[in-house]
Amino acid sequence: MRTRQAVEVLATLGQETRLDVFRLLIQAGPAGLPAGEIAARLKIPLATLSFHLQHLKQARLAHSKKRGKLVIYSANFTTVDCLVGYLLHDCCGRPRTGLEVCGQAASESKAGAKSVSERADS
Amino acid sequence: MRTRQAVEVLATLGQETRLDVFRLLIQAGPAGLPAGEIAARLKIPLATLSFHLQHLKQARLAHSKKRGKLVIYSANFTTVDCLVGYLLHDCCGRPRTGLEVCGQAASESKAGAKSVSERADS
DNA sequence: CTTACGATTCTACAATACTAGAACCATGAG
DNA sequence: CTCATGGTTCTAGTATTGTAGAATCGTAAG
Repeated sequence: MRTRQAVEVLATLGQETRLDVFRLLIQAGPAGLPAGEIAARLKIPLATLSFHLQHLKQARLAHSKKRGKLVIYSANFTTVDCLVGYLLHDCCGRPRTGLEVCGQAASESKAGAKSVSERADS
Repeated sequence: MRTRQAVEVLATLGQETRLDVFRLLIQAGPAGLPAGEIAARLKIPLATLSFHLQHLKQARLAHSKKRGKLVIYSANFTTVDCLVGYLLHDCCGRPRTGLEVCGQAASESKAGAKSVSERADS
């Protein structure tokens, strides 16, 4: 994960309503939740929720699929793993353990490895 | 770390200038850097930098000490560890590994343990 | 004491983000 | 086709945040 994307993900989660939504989606697991259900549980207007859901999608923290007339949202855990990887290694120089689960799923999968930290810029 | 604090830390790092400052402080290590030096390296006005440094301090991501007429800032790595812990465990339900380095240093050290995840709220 | 310099605070402006009602668009049921 | 329902987009108002010049404060040297 590059710094630019990390900023986006951090800013997205650095907002109370959005973090609430995200946590709810995490709790819901892979099955996800329809938008209306999220709005009901968190007691926020659908319009407001929709605004935040687009944000979460943009940051690849959530994705949606349609089922009938419902739009089911689910959390993208991989992006959090990538963010954690960025925070520990690229940003802060901690050695990688090899247990990281990031990689392709939430990156643009351009050039492959790029082993250790030192400039994970722009 | 509680959700409230996590939001603050996430929002603080979710701003390009501030993340740049923080990364520079991390690179500088425990010795830290005087404010003027940071401003010079990042090419931002001192007033703007000061604004962001107060933010970083408020979120416990940095702290300052005076040496003569200089104010030396250094990064607080522990807070990042706590944030990572929150993201993985409290927020997202991953099992704790026992390798976490969070704990007292960057928390208000109120009541002690509170072992596993499940509601790390407000 | 006076001056120089590093840093913070004051202030104001610009930009961005959050909220939510209202209008609108899809989909499935009748 | 028409209607009801779930969701998004439009729109606008409010609040918050980021930027940076100018004024100010604090420390150390002359």
